[in-house]
Amino acid sequence: MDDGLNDICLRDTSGWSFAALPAVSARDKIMSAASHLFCNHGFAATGIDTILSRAGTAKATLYHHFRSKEDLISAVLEVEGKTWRNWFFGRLAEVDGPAQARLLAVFDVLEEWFSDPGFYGCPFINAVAEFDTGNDAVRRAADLHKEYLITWLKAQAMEMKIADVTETARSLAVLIDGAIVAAQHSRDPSFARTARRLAECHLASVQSGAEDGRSAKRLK
Amino acid sequence: MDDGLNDICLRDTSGWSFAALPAVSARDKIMSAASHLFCNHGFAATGIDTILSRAGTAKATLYHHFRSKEDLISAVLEVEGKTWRNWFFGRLAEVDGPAQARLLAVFDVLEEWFSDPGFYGCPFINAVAEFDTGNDAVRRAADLHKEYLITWLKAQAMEMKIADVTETARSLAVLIDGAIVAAQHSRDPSFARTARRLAECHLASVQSGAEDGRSAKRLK
DNA sequence: GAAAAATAAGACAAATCTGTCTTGATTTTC
DNA sequence: GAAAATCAAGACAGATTTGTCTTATTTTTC
Repeated sequence: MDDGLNDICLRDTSGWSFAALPAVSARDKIMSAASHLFCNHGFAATGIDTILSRAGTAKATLYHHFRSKEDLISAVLEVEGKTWRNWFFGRLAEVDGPAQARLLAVFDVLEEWFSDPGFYGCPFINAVAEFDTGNDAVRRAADLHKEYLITWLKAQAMEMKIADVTETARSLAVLIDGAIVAAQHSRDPSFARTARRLAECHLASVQSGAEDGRSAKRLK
Repeated sequence: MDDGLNDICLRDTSGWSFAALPAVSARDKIMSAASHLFCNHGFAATGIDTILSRAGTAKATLYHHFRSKEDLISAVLEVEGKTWRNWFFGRLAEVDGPAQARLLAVFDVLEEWFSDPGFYGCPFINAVAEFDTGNDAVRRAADLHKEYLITWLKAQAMEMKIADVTETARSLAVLIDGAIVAAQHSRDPSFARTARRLAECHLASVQSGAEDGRSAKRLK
């Protein structure tokens, strides 16, 4: 599943002085600049020349590494997704305790994400919103990203011995998407906590159902 | 609040023959074409010439009615929002019964919306995703739209005598946003029902809490 | 019917877009 | 050290972008 040795660090490089950093390839500079600009100002609105200017590289270099702008967009989405998932699932792996604690911690980690001053929403939600019917590669990338998430959610739900793991995974996915969009629009990270309470409510309900009324109010 | 006499019908006009329809102004044709193209193919990706070609109008006419493309985008968002809210709240007004039934019916109406073959997500979510920091007018339009929704949700919650109406409105807003995004990505309208079950769970929990444990399981 | 507004058609400008190509310098690799 | 890959700088092409302007026709209004 994790196929990456050549991950790229996509942190913001506004300050921009690569003098000290050793051996940052032109390709990496292009990817970093493209990520920042695409995610902050939109894919169609960001021109190749703007990316080159920010990256400080030549145009021929960009077209040496990427066949087209579409190709660059796909590459950026792939790396953005991989970087984000590494961070997200990594943070969740630190949570010890039962699967339920890990599932609820999802929303605490989301709140961390929302609280980043440079938070710009989910690149995949934004990309699908922008291209919709227009770009299949983008949709496929978004589907894949969501599938990784759903798979993880289902695994936790199974560990909790929830009867309908699909229903729980779908519910949590709705809560995650809703929290992301609400936080992006309002710039209020606390929507993660709102979503968390809804998740607690759902998990309590499906657990009490499965355990046949034995201990109806575990969470509260 | 409802200031509109000059609402425009924004239904899809793919077939396109205005011969029979009486007195459709050029402005309306432009608005209709722009709505369809902006919402389906993105705002930046849709050019003025494409809109004119679809509308069958002259360029001078467009710039006679709208100062710029940004101005046209704002006008489209305003009308899209107004049309949608008229439809949405109109459908909900048909629901008789207590406020709780109306709140849950939100998700049935959403499922209707998602089931439209031409469903392209929420124009405001899509627009903010595309422009993010780049366009204040778009953000303000999205904020206003969401405010209308929140106000309605709070009114229903108050009628239910829920203690913390803000918390309930925020929760339902997260569920609505999440359902929209999940349905848009998966093209599966049944995410509305997933969100509905989460809403039922939330309402049951805040109601049983308010009524001091008297009847804990009203909904189920 | 006359004045005023709305519209069509399209030329035009100035900027911007993606992508190609050339030339020469630098870096890496073996 | 030589061969190969990578990169910078930028000219260039061809298409497209938004927006202005002109001229003439149609529609509305009074």
